[in-house]
Amino acid sequence: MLIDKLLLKIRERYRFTEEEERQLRAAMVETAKFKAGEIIVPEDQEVSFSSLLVDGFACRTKYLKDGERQIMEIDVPGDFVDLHSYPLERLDHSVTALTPCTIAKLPHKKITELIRSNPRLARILWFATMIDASIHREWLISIANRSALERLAHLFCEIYHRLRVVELTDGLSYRFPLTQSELGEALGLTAVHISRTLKQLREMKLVTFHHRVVNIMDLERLKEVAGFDPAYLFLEPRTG
Amino acid sequence: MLIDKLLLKIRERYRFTEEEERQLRAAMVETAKFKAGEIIVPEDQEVSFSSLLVDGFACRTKYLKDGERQIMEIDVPGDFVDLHSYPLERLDHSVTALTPCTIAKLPHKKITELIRSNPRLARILWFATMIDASIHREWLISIANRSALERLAHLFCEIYHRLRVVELTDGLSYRFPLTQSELGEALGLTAVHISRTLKQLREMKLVTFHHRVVNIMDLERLKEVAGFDPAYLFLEPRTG
DNA sequence: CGCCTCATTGACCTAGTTCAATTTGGGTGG
DNA sequence: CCACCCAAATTGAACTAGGTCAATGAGGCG
Repeated sequence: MLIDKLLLKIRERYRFTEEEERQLRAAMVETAKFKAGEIIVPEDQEVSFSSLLVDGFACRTKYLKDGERQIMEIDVPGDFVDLHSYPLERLDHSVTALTPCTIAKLPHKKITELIRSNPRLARILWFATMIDASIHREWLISIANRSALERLAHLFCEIYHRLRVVELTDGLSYRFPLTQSELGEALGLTAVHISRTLKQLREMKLVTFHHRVVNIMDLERLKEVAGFDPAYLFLEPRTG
Repeated sequence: MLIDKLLLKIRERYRFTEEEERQLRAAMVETAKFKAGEIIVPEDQEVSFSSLLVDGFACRTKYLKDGERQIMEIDVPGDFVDLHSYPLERLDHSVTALTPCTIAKLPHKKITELIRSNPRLARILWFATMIDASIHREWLISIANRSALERLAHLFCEIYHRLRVVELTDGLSYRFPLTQSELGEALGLTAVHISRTLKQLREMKLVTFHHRVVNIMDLERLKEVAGFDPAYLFLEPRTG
C-alpha cells in the first residue's frame, strides 16, 4: 500500500489506532511519478498539497547564484518531502528527485480536516516536520565542525538508521543512489575530495560505497569515527 | 505585556482576532529569569512547557566532544525558544541565555487545549517552528557555501530583519550582544578570523560592530555582498 | 564500438586555523 | 580618582584541510 513506509515510521513512535490509520489512508489522494533529476516541488510557489515519498530517493535543495546547489536533506521512502509546506504555504527551497520517484498527495484541505477531527494527528504530523529540523541542526554541526571523513561517516550512519526503520536495509548494507558529486553537494565538499575520502574509509575498513550501494564493514567503529548519536532522529516511542 | 513581541510577529503575518489574542495571553503562565550564560532548556530532558523569550537574547547550541559548542540559531525577543519541544517532548540541543533573559511559560497541556478549541492556532504555532527550520537551512547554505565575509554579512542582515519586526532596531542600527567568539561559534569560524573579517567589513564601509551594537552603513550593498534574500524568513502576510 | 557520465589521481593553491603576543577597555576596590 | 584586573579584541607568522585544475581510467548502454 501507498503509505506503508510512513506507517512503519509512525508505529515505531506512536500507538496508532486502526481508525487513525484509516483516516490517514483515506486522506491521501492521487499519486504521481517523477524521473530522476526532476523537480518535485519548486521553490517559492504556492503549494496546496504535501507529497509523501512512496518510492525512490529525493532531496531538498537550494540553487546558488553560481549555479552550484546545496542538498539540505535526503528524503527516503516514507518521508513527507514537503509536509512543512502546509504551515509555510510555499517552500524556501526545491525538492528534487534523485532517482525515479513515486509520491502520494495529501491535500492541505484534508490536513486541516484531519486535524479538526483528531487533534492528536496535528501533533504527530507536526512532529514529523520537527525531525527534519533536527536533521538540519545535525547537518549544521557536521558541516561546521566535522572533518570530511567524519561527515561522510556520519551521513552513512544517519541514512542507515533511517532506512532501517522503513525496512530498506539488508543487514549492514543498503542502496544509496547518489553520485559522489551529489554526496559532495550534501556535505559541502567537492566531488574530488569525496572520492579521496571514500578511499580512506575503504582503507580503514569502515565502509565501502560502490555502484550506489553502501556496505558498512564495522558499524561500531564507524559511529565512533563519525561521533554519531542517533538521539537526533527521535526513533524511540513517544509518550504523547 | 509579556507576549507583545510575539503578537507583533503574528500580526505581521495573520489576521489575528482579539479572541485569539486573548486565548493565547491566557494560556501563558508564569515567567522566569535567567542570567547570561545560564541554560534555559537543557538537552535530552523531558519538557512540559515551552518558553517564550520576552526579553534578552538566547541561542540554540549543541556541545561537542572537544568542549567546543555550535550555536545553531539566535533567539530574539518574541521568539519561542523551544516551541518544538511540544511535538518533540525533549530537545536534541540546549537553549542558552546569551544575555540576562526573561521568559514566559506556555504549558504543553495548554497548547493541546488551544489547538483543540481553535485548530487554526495549530497551524500558526506549527508555522512558527517551521521558520526555525527555514533559518537552519539558510545557515546550512551559509556555512557550506559562503565565505567568512559573506557569512558575517548575511547574519547581520538576518538579525536586522528579525529585530525590525519586533521593533528592536533603531534605524539601521541594533543591539546585538554577542562576543566575537560567540559570532564564531554561530558561523563555524574562529574568533580570530571573525576579528579580521569584521575589520574588512568596516573598511568596506558596510557594517561596524562595536560594543555589541551593529551599525549598518550601507544596507543595499551589505545584502548584495551577503547574497541575502529575506524570503526564507517568511515575513509576508499569510493567506491561511 | 564508441560515447558519456562518473570516479580516480596528481600537482599546486588558498581560505581559514593555530599559536602566541599585545592591546584595549570596562569594572572594581582602595 | 587612580591602579589594577580580566575578558575581549587585535595582529603577525606559520600551517593545513580541502579546493582547483587538469589528465586519465572505467563502466554501462545505445
